[in-house]
Amino acid sequence: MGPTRIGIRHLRYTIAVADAGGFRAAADALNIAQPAVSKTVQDTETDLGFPIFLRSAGMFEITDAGRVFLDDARLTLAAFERTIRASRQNAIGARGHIIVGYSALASSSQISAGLDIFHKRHPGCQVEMHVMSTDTMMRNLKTGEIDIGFLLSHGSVHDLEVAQKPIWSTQIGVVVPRAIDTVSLDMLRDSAFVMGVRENWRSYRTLLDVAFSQAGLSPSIIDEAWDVQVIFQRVADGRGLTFYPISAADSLPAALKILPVPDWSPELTIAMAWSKVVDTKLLQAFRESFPT
Amino acid sequence: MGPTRIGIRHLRYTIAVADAGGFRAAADALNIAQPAVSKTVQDTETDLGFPIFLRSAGMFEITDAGRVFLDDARLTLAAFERTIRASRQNAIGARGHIIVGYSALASSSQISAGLDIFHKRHPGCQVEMHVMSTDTMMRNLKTGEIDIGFLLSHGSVHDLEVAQKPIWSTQIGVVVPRAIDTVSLDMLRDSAFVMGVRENWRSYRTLLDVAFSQAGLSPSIIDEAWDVQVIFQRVADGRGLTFYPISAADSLPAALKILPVPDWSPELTIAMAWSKVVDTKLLQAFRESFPT
DNA sequence: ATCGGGTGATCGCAGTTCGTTATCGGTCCA
DNA sequence: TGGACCGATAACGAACTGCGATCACCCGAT
Repeated sequence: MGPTRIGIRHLRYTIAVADAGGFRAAADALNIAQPAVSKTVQDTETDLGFPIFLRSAGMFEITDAGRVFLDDARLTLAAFERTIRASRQNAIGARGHIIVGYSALASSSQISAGLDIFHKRHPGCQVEMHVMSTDTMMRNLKTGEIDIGFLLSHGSVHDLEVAQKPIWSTQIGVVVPRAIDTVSLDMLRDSAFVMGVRENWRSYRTLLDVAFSQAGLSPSIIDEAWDVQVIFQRVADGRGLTFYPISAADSLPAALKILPVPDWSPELTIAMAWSKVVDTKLLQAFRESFPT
Repeated sequence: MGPTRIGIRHLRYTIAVADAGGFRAAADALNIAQPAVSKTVQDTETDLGFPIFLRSAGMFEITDAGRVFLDDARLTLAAFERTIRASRQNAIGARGHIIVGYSALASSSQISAGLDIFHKRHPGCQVEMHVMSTDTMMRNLKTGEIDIGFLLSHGSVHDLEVAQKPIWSTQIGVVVPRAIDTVSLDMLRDSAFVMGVRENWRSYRTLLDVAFSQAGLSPSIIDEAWDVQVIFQRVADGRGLTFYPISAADSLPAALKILPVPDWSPELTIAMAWSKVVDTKLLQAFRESFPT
């Protein structure tokens, strides 16, 4: 069995097919023509010696062997891209590179304090921060696309391959235009709300659903948005109010403030998450920079 | 900064240049012409945005940034090659793949017992075994080319990034043709010996040197060979005797036997070694299959 | 039954990449 | 001052990788 003619491109395309759930869809996602994808995946399968996808009649499937290969390939591709990216950002030779995902809900002074501690201990190390939803974070932790995640700790967010450690808890408050000085549970009943769409804010929305029903609330949601910036913009425009963890008050735009609601104080816990499968000394040091 | 045009080839060539200590030497090692190497490394440097090698006047050097990149690149390349290799060997979809390096001196029933335990616990996992010298093993552990090593534990074999755990100790004996029944310290003074070359058997030879001088021996070495098979062949041919750990008696060819030397019993310890930097659950499970 | 709309595979062709040989300019050492 | 070494460059052929056009197939809706 000679040396492989497989390259990074083969991994990338094959993964894209698996993710997109089809060759044509993968080609679209990759912005190339479909035959190129077909050809590359065929070459990969020939080289490996077994089919990765079953594409007879109707829907297509991933073989067992293919699934194993894809798991490895994802990790490899992530490692590769990180190698390039870390070096490009950092032509001066810093040691180490960590990619962190965090929920918009998790921005807070605790995070920057931990980053400060870590930077003092490892001055040369690059830390790359990316905002993403809790669900995306779990997926990316498993594929190695991110090393550490700060996410909303929630019963529905658990995975055997991912370890979690709670970092802090905070109360949820109401985000209102700066002019407003007080809120009450009764006010909330009559108010309109702007919220993140469930696709992107699943855990948070689920958590709020529970908190609402416990208080006997069923707030009317008049607007949903994908990004937190858009939500805040709508609130500033007077379209409605929204809920946000009080610990993230610093990241509010100047036109808004956050108020606790008397007699209603749902809690939210932010946890640090990391893969149990891939771990390094550097990541360990990073985690230890964040006290529980 | 657009998407990289760097591929696995770029990593491979760049690493080869660093390892070979020059472009021409790398080209030879890769079995391609030198300009191809020059071009590829240049492309890599352009893409990354900084020089990896300094090749002005006379000797060439690796830049600091280049060293960082190379460290990452080695790990990435190892991950890539493992992904391909593991899938190729195993078209039926076993889960997991471990690459083990072991010294020829370490072949013994302890190793196979541990492998048996591990295979029972992880039936689907491929374990790939490669013979290599202790020094090579240390290098390969750091680059991720092997996951676990069984090596000759020796004071000169230590590295901050590599953890070690002694697995067993054994006495060193003399390998002789099957016809011989007894040996003595005096016999050794007058005998000729066949040994492994120091390049490949550095730790073992160092250990023997000490044991010789303690017994007041200075055996005449009439022949040196690279591989243990060749050494044994020479012994079987009657060229001379050699020393070998008694625990590895099973791996002797039928024409030879191993005898302890009365009043001279140097010990040798085999340790399991692994990288502290890259670790996984599977490797942990593997290690735990080998009792101390 | 047959016609669109979907899948992925195949074919032939172009641009790019990759490797080759030949050659150049440089340093080092005899 | 040659000669042996190094790495960079140039020109060219082969291979790779992309493209559009097309094919064969399955499906569901006329």
